[in-house]
Amino acid sequence: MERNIRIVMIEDDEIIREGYALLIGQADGYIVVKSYVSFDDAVKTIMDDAPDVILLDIELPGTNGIAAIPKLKKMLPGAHILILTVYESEKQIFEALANGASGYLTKNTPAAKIIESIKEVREGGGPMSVNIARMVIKSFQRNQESPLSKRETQILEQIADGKSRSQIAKDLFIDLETVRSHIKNIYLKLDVNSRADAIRLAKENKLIK
Amino acid sequence: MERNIRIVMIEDDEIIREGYALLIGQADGYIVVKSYVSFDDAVKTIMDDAPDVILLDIELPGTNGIAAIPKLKKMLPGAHILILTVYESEKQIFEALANGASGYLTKNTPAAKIIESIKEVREGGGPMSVNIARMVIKSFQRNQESPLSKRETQILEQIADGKSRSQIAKDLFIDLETVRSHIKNIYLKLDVNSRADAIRLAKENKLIK
DNA sequence: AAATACTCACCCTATTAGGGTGATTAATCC
DNA sequence: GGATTAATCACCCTAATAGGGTGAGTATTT
Repeated sequence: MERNIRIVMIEDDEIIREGYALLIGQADGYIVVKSYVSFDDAVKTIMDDAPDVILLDIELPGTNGIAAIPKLKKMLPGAHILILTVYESEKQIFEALANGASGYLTKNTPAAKIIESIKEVREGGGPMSVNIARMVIKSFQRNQESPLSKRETQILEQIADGKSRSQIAKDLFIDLETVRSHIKNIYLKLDVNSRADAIRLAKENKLIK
Repeated sequence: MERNIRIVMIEDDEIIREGYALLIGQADGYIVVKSYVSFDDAVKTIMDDAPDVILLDIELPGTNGIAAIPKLKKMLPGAHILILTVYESEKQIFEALANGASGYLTKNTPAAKIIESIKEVREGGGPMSVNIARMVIKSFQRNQESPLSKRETQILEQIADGKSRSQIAKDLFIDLETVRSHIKNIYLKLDVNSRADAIRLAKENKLIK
């Protein structure tokens, strides 16, 4: 028989915390080892809980969830962190993932879906709520109506990689003056006059990655 | 009563094509309007099919799936494109999403899950197979053991945004010489001696976004 | 006590960036 | 078939930039 999956919750709202803990604990093979109201509260003893999965809220008293992620990863490198929050701002989602979260669920998620997500994350998946997945996929999508030509886009991407004109010329097997010419056209089209402005504008409008 | 969801498949393998078409077509509210063996084959008449969702394979004779995406989006701006393929290479996944795919499923996906994904994508979701979601989430994660300090990371990110030393100094309210000092330390730690190399290495190792 | 992080200072020079103006060829679009 | 766009290259100019060297103070963390 397999070992139970050990789960720890960090969530300040008592009703949500106890409610989810109860429902998840009832599932076969899942055990909610402990629940904490904050990271600062959890930090003392969470290592003894030996969790496989940590359900983490973002809006917490004291250390917030985003900041807690790298600390938890350091203390428990093997544990998977699943964000469970009402917050859906792009910035928070991407920061949470950048910091090491393995999944991101919003709080309207039914317990059954959370249980499934815990299983999924243990199998190397990346569970996300439907709306989160949409935002994540959207973040990859480029603008289909770019004013820049293919060559110009390519050169602007190399500029964003920090390359100098001469490096770009060498890498693309074209003359330095040609590169200059392209850059001038890029600046003209984007109505800017510096690398920084061109990159900022191009990223804002998803013209480059 | 609601209108049926109109689906078009582009898939060169006859068995997969006909099999999925049959199973999806049996579902209530879903109709597989037409199936094509390639994009080049589909391009002539697909606009008359008025699909809501296009199930698109990547490995196709003639125009491959990745290249077909922007063309399809241009012809049918309202249609959602779902990639359905055996390919799981990072590059292909990210290129497909960059080109405008709304979801990415691997071919072991059961028909029921595909039907669910079609519904999901119609509701603004971003359906992905478990392993795809993992790769996508992983692509956001930063290296937790960066040799760079916070300030150094911040400055390197600004360099990657194309800013000059003096611009960075102004934006961070520190002296130009301090910026220089940080950059020197960054180069020392990363063992490089140019912006381009620093950015490349930092991105390769996920030290910056 | 030692190491790291963050700050600033002054030496130096080759390279770079950006502006201006113009030209050729090829492809694509009405 | 005339016009626009893309891609290539040329030569004018100057202020700013990048990168290397070397050193040093303060504060925080270990």
